[in-house]
Amino acid sequence: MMRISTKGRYGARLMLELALYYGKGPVLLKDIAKREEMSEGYLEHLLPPLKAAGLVNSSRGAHGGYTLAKTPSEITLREVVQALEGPLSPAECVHTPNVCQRVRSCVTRDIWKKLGEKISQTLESVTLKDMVEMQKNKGETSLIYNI
Amino acid sequence: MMRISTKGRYGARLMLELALYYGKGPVLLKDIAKREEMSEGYLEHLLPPLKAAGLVNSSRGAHGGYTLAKTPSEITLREVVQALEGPLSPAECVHTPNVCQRVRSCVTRDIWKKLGEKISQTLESVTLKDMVEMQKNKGETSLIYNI
DNA sequence: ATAATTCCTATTAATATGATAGAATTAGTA
DNA sequence: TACTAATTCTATCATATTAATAGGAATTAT
Repeated sequence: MMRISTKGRYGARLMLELALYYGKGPVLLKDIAKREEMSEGYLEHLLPPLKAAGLVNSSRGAHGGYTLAKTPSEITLREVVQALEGPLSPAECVHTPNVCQRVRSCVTRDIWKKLGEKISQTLESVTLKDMVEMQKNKGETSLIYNI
Repeated sequence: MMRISTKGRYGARLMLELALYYGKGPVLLKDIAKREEMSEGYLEHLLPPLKAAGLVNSSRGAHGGYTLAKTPSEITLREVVQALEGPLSPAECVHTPNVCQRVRSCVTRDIWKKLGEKISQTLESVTLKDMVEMQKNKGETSLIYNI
């Protein structure tokens, strides 16, 4: 149904949390899970791909936890989503042409390809730093609303 | 995995076929299935939603078949995909806010919403007429290649 | 009547998604 | 050294979605 799965969605929130605590030492998965109301066990599965993509560092043992591997302004949402969801193209034939014989003559494939590029661009234009700022603005306006 | 399912993808090809034969009387599902190498039985399931969306007309019985309900230039790819896949937003919380309590404060939701709008715009900008023209250009260039 | 076609409903198979559990490993600290 | 807090690894399961198949009912032109 053209959805980003919970992998990508939870992953984005996980990375935002890490960005919010950037520079303050390792963050516990347990705490992120609690604050964001996500299953800790499920979040666990997201870390290996994020580490493999060079977005997250981890330290084990007591006082361990997770930290961003780069500054928030250096990490785009595209990297995060792609690390977790794989290629962003909306049809397999776009990134794996040999799944279909019709590739050369297929008009719809050309369109799916363009669409995938748009999606990529859109996600690429958002960094974790942007998201942190959005979060801070939200905090303020939601205070105003609450008066 | 952020894919358009076969519903939407097959549906796009089905509609392109109908556009290619626009004005030449009803087209048989059997023929479309054969030309496009798609399961006729599966295609059958795509017609009810396309009819409900006012994109396709059908006539039953001998010499029946399917025709576009509007001219190819009046039908956008967004209409087709949306009729088959439902809302194009990449997360459910975008179009059904009450699935999540965090909606008001959620930064990622704002981003998914923007992304969904981009996807919609991109698909909206392509009509069946455009696709027919793309197809014709393909035919020519592929002839050249084949010499 | 008959043949050709859409239409409808049920069922199944395959795949992807989401979640849980438990043991193994690592590192700090008393 | 022993203890504790944390990540890491692997296996498993439940559920939902997607894709496909099948059979028959209804409709229409000839």
